[in-house]
Amino acid sequence: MMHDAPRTGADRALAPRRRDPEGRRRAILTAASELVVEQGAAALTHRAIAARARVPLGSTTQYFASIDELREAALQQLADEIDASLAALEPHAAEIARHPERALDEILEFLNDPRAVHADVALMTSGTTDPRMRPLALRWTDRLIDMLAAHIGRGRATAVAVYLDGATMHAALHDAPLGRDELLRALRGLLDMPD
Amino acid sequence: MMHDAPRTGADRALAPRRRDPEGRRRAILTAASELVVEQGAAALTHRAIAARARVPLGSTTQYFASIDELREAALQQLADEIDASLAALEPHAAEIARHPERALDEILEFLNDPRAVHADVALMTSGTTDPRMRPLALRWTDRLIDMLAAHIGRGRATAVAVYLDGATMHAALHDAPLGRDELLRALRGLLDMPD
Amino acid sequence: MMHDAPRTGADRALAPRRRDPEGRRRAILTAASELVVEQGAAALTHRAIAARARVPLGSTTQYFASIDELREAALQQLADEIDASLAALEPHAAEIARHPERALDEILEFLNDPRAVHADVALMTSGTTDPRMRPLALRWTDRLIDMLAAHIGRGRATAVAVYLDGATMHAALHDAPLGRDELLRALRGLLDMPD
Amino acid sequence: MMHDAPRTGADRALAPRRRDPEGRRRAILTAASELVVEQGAAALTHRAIAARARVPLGSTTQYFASIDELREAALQQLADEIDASLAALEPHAAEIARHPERALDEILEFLNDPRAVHADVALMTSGTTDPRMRPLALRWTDRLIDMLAAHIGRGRATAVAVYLDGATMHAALHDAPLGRDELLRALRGLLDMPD
DNA sequence: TATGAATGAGTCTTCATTCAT
DNA sequence: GATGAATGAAGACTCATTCAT
Repeated sequence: MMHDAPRTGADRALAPRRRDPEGRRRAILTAASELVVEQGAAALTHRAIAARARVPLGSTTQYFASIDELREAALQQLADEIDASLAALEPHAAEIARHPERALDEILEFLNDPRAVHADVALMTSGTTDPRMRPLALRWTDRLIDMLAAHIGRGRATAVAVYLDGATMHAALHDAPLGRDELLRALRGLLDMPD
Repeated sequence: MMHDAPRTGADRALAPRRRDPEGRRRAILTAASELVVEQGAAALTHRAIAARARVPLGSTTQYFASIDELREAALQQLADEIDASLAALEPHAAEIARHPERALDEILEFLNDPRAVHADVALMTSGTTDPRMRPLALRWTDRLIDMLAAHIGRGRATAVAVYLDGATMHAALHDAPLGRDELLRALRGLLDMPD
Repeated sequence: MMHDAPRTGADRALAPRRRDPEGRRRAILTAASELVVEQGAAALTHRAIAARARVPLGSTTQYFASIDELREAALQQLADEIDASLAALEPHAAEIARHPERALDEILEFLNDPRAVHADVALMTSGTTDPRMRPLALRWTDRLIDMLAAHIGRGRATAVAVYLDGATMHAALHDAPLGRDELLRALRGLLDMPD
Repeated sequence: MMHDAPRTGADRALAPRRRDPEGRRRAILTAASELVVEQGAAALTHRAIAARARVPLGSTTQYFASIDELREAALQQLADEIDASLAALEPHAAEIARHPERALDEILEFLNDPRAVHADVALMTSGTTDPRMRPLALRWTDRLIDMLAAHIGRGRATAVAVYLDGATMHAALHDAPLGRDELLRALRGLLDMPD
């Protein structure tokens, strides 16, 4: 008589583990975030998420009370990821006026990362449509301004942040982002303006 | 026996008269554009459009083969409207280097017009999600660059356009757009950069 | 090459006519009313109604905006049917004090009609659960009281109505309703009470 | 190292302590009964019961094989509670013919207790819909009839019971039950009828 | 041609029930 | 036993699209 072989770790990797709430939740959230990046927050559906996460449909509502909550959590997670990019920029904030090239490397890394760029775009566009998402949409810009304002003044900091939002949209709409030199000259121009 | 009085132009504005294919098509398109501006391109439905246009449901599929085509046409129309804003800017393009204040009035008018701002955001958003919409999304930026490049060089023109895209997103995410002085200083900074 | 034979009236009787909004609506409402009678208002589902009415699922929401609206319409229709029973009683209201037997025939007809009895029960129980249904649930009792009050006084009329509600519940819970004599003696007892 | 203090009876009232199968079963049943009273038997769900009883979801299926069994048990319990009301009436049954006022106090107490009234309605409703519930729905009426029949005859007893069912429905559908005098006159009328 | 009824696919959500732990 | 995660079958509702009229 046959009996089921004991499950090994390898089995579980394929068909998501029978009991792993944390992992399930993470899988769902990850799938949702990916879909937001790829198709925008408005296109999220339970079915698409479940399929992407290789999880039964019912699981998506088990872990998130509604599609809105799920969308919000996905955007939240993307915002957290962007925060990491911002953290990488922080050490160079102090000397951005004299040595913008160093901050530039971090900025380019961001603009060259399609996932980061589309995540940011998804956050911004969600904010324009859904007022509840505004704080999330503004978080990165506001934090960047705060970070820079101490060193270059609030006016210049805002100008730089606005320009970078434009550069992000540009990257999302082109195959390649703006070039290093182009960015550098623009940044210098904004840093030279009276505050 | 009563008979219908001949409809006048004024009537038409309310409920497009029968047997006026052009007018009806325009009414549908106008309604669709408004909905895109108000709720984003993803939220378009035949029913909402028909209700807004005060037109029978069947008309929407009569004049446009699919909801995608309708969405595309609505975005097209919004792009055309934005082109008009751009046309207003054109006379001041030549002297933007020396007298950016004059162009500024047109820019502020655009940024203070929520409809224009949200139309632009809808175009950009669509472009980041749907490749077919990219040319439409890029049209305004590209035209602006072309317009300015002749006078201030392509590098500076691009920087200004990128900054203005950022300013548009900013306006869409805040209750009030950037202030006149703020914009002016930033523009001057970008115009002063080496091309 | 084959072509579809033109539909005849007979065809349409089987598979509900292609285009007959009135009939469709009526078929859905009838099916819903039957289900309410058979299973109670709480058990209504779109699927059950569509299956009973031999109509595609989507039709049920085309004609009624929500399941609540559909339930309400079904109860409304049942209430209207009960009103007809009441109308049959009306001619005998004036002489109920001296000749209760005549009214009794109408009452027994009602109590012996399972559909009418269960419809009334469904109305009453809906009223106890859903406040919006209360007016509907009370309509028949209130009308009966008004009808009788003019002739036998409001106190006696209320007592008779209350007793008949009890008799209706009794009929719904037994295979056979109360007997003619039983009813007659009880009615006489209540008619003899001081008002 | 801390250890849990032994639970006292007071604790139990809040969250039934572990390893108290009887108490837990009772808590679940009580919660279910309350929900039946408040929302009707059709609205019962495992989740709602578990939340109300402050008990893990799994417990509800542990102690009751299915939601139907749970619903049945809840109705059973409500029927038992009503029996208690009936027991209070019993001492006055013998003299109801000469002194109906004394029985009246008990009846009014019942009619003024929304929980009792709605419990009774829930029982009756279930009985009209689900044949298995009929015996439960009829228990109280039958017992009342038995109780009174010995003293006033079966015909009068039935008439009184039917009237009181009607009075119960009346109470469930109005903010205030029938008045004392109204009830008294009606009872006297029915007691005076020939058996 | 114009219209809105018709239809089914697909969306969100709830839940009974099972079962791994 | 006890628990809550897992799952899929419904449930309500929306809508693009087709098509009879």
